[in-house]
Amino acid sequence: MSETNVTIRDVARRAGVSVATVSRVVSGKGHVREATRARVNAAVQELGYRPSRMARSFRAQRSNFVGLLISDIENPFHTSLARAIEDQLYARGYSLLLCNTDEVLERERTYLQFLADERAAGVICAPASEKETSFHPVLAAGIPVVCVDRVALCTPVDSVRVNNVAAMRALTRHLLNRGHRRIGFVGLDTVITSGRERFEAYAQTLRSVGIEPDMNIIRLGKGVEAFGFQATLALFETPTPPTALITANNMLTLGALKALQKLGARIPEDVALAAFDVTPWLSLLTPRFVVAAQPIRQIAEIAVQMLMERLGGNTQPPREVLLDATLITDEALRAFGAEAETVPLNATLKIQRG
Amino acid sequence: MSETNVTIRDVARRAGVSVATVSRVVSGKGHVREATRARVNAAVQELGYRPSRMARSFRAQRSNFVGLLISDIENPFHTSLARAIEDQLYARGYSLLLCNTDEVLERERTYLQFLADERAAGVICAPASEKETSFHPVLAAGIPVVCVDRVALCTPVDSVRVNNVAAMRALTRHLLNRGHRRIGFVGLDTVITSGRERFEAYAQTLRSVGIEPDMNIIRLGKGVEAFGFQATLALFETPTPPTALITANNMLTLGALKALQKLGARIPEDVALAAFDVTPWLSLLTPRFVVAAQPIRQIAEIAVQMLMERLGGNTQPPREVLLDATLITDEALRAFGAEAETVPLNATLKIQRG
DNA sequence: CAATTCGTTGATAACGATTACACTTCTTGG
DNA sequence: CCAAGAAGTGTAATCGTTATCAACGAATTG
Repeated sequence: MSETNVTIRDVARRAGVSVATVSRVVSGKGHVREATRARVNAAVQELGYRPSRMARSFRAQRSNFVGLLISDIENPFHTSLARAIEDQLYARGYSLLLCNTDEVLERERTYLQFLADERAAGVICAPASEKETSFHPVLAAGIPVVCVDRVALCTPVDSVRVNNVAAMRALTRHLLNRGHRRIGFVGLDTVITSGRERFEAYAQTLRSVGIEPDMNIIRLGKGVEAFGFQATLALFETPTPPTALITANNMLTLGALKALQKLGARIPEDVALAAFDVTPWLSLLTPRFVVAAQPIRQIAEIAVQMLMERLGGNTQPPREVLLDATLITDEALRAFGAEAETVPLNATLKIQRG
Repeated sequence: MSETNVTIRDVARRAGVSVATVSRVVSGKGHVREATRARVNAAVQELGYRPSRMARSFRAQRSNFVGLLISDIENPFHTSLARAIEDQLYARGYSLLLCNTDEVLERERTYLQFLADERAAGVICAPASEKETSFHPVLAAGIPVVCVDRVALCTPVDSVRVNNVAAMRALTRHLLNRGHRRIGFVGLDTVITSGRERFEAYAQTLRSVGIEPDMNIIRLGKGVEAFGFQATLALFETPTPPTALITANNMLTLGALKALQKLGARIPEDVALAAFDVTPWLSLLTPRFVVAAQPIRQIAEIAVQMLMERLGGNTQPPREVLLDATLITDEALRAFGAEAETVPLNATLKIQRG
């Protein structure tokens, strides 16, 4: 029965054929006479033979793992992304190696080098820095890379992300339309693509209606709950606090909400809020605010699709895919499931890039 | 510089030594003259040589991956667990292969077989069924297994989990102490360890005060939001609905909260709630209720520790470790961060098992 | 009918590292 | 000063699989 250490040689001996023939039968390549095939299959059954994937990978100089580099799986956006990617990979016979970088370049570099040494099949990465992240080690090893959520400027590769500019413009306009002139911003560091794009869209939208962004009510930092909390508290300690607030990702939103709760500020009566990202618990909250929802499963699908095309030998120049976010108003959010009455933004862009 | 495909042979040629010597220098084993070592290191630098981890794994017949089998990474408990385990493994030079089973035995089996074929270094698993999950394929391949959160009865291995019985007894007693006699229960299927233990503790605690559990206000099923939602709605459609409710994990709690919101039931005024698991957003909610918090990082630490001991050659009989949950009252939860004023339960148990 | 192609199979060489073994050369204690 | 052990190094086997090549008989074709 299925004991350990049964190799192709054992099967060959049992079936009275050469290892080459067993390989042909098992891998289904090449011609083998029906009678021989049956003998080999019988031997495989009897011995409980299973080919060593490690030996196969070694022989092929390519493993079946795809490395996923994200800052932190505990960020719900990354959680959903990881889940969706894992599903996609599983369906294609690959498996997922989870790498949390915590936005630490050193750890990111270590993991990239590791994946190169390990001859990963591919890498899906949300780079910790647009400028400092280099995929050189993996690319030099011939491993394809796809960026998600962010891009790396030094080594251009395929990338998929949400149209941050359109989404943030919509969030900002939403607050402007409600009459707010003093809108605070708690965002991500601009070395991160999503941080830069979201902040710039916010600033540009304000300027487009004649408002100069005020650095007193803008805080950029790590996309974690603690920063969102502290930054929000700080914003409201200024002489002229904002009447509205924008948070640039779900962890920042979480921190901001806790800060506002601590300050006793009601949303939207005292402070209006517009936030990036959706979480399953949003509809349970008393505060009401607009959110921009990212098409996470679609990002995952396209990322994996692109990776597979590269593995299939595609050598076209890298593509950059932008997907639309969906604006969910506070009324829609109230509806159970938070998936009703969504408002699409503008059309999907696909930009060719040198 | 660091080109691809630089093998140990290239380094050997460059340094004018044999591959064995290069191996000795690079892996740091065996004696090499200082001058030779320097020459080899120079060649390594010049060529940008990095040993192929794949070849190493193949040679050693053991990879550096640890498979983590959980039902769904989107369950926040699993998310935190995965994160904590990844940290532990990273510190020890291993990496994490993420496997979502969705509680589907077929998918679990597929992954276990895959990990066996891949010669994983180890497996950490929350089995989808106490009775039907078999680690035979991995164990036969000599791969150590540690169970977390749940146990597998057919193939006993090391396991770590929270003391479900003590925690659920405390939750139930809490509601009883507040005068509730009719306490509903939305829990997990009893083929899952945590489902069975939590339900039994609930039932036993009720009986201990002379209350016979009423199946009309008990629902057991998949630990997902949708089930929590539907089950809760169903409970309150009965002729004599409960005055209090217990939910057995965080996804069920999420669903239950949405259901109660839909029903317009205030917590705790209309319905009291006691729940298993903590989530970061709990303190933002208007509803107030008690929760049992699991020591997730500790579970991860012990699980990885046990795995490492097995990898180190430990052949003692499997150990079963139970850790204490922490009861967090609604008042404590109000405090920011939800980590103040915790109430420890009873002492840690360690049970030897045949 | 000769020439070619195809189907079938086995022997063998990789893939890139580690390591047991053998063979020098040093040390060093007696 | 010699024997014995240690240090330093190379050769070759090995891990399990797949791919290349050659060999041979059967079938096809001009």
